[in-house]
Amino acid sequence: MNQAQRLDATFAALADPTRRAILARLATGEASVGELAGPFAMSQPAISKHLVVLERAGLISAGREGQRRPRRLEAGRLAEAARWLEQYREFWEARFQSLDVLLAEMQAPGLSARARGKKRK
Amino acid sequence: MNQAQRLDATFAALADPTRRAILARLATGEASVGELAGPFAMSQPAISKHLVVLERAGLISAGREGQRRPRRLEAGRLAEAARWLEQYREFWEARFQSLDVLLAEMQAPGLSARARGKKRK
DNA sequence: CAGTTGTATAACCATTTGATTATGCATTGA
DNA sequence: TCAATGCATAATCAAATGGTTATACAACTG
Repeated sequence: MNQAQRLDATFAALADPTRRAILARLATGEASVGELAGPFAMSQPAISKHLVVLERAGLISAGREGQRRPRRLEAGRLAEAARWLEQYREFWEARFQSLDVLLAEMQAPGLSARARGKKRK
Repeated sequence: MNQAQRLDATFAALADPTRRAILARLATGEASVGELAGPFAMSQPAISKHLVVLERAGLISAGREGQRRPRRLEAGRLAEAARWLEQYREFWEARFQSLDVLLAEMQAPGLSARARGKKRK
């Protein structure tokens, strides 16, 4: 699985509130399927299918403890997704409106602040 | 649209390589639909549908410039997604394996390193 | 061994998604 | 004004998604 495919699977897995809630629960520690299903008005098989999605995305893994299959968070793919988003940090940090950039803008009206913003730093 | 719904839409929009490529292109500056469609072996209507997905997720916006509808990146929702992921940063930073935490672990075997890790800092 | 519990899997269904082709509609330019 | 350009929209389709119920199965429990 290449990076694009991993990001596909990661973001798709995160695009569901039930699955995000499962991850939030697992952030507090391991949990069995039954414990994970508890809070939801949803059948156990439905939760199991969500767990399959999360596991295939590499976001969780399953242990074996008697007849339970406790899941735990695997944060590597979350880190990869966060790194991908970081690419765009400069676009939301609004540093393009900082004074020096405005001044540069006035000196070189042909270039957009964004374009020059990327070159800076 | 509440935060859960915004995250649903944002992550779903990001779960497609074509749409991520479109965002990457827009990070270099505005672009028309034709310019965005160029690199892809895909029909123009297909690209327009991807743009609808991105716009409904609030990730891009459309201008009007004669008969062109240039799209530009709107990074606010990316920032929100990044903030959501940051919740999990501690889980991938592996600082739970740092020496001081290991030592604390040996002194208080009943608590998981993770649980104490959350309290630290 | 038999029953119960925890979980997975199968079959099914409705909805959504991602693509296509065909077409419509402004806007530009000759 | 008329053709070309840029883009949107509609109709259609196959595949994926997210849920259900029914069932299978493995592991504890009496």
